[in-house]
Amino acid sequence: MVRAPAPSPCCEKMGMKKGPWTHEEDEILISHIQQYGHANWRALPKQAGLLRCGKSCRLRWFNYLRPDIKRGNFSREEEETILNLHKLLGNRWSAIASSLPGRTDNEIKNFWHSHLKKRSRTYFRLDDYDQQKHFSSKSTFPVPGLIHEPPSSSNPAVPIPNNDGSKTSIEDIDFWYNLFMKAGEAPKSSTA
DNA sequence: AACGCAAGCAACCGCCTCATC
DNA sequence: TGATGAGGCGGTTGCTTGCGT
Repeated sequence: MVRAPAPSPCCEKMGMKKGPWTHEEDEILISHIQQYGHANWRALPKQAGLLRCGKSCRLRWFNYLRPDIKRGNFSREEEETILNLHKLLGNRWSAIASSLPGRTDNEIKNFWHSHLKKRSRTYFRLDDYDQQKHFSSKSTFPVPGLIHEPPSSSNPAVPIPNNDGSKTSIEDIDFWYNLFMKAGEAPKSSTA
């Protein structure tokens, strides 16, 4: 489940525990956060009596223990949302997760790599996907395909065939683009 | 029943950003 | 204005589990 503990500058020198979380540790973390909140992740493990580093506590809480976490299979709608947002935003998992209540960036990232990555290559054009691989969240990414090449009289938007034979049109992608524009999450322009 | 392989997923690592001094 | 520290994020790892042979 969890990789073998390896030396880490952050945890090792502090004698912090690594690896899978036990039920007891979960209980301690949950009750501490419910009682005191998590204003300071670095101080939290010490205050709570956990032999974990703050980062580990934060990750465990956000990805697994939060009460509003939605677990289980992704719905069809969620899949479509992820596909569309990934097409628009690239690997900005946290931004994608913010549009899916109850889902974490880690969960979406895992789901993408195990399920949707393959679908994406047929759902969208293969070359768009390959192009995206060159742009991390930290770099400006070109709004792919239909966006950075807006339709014109000489370059009309061509609907993209999906697996089920339906089409993904420029309107669909515009929808998500506008959604993020309104939410203040406008993607960086590659020419900015 | 035993083995090998691939997929799924929790967790770690390291870098980046931002706030504070 | 640069240094520092903490939080946040994406990439990656490797153990577990399920399935096929």
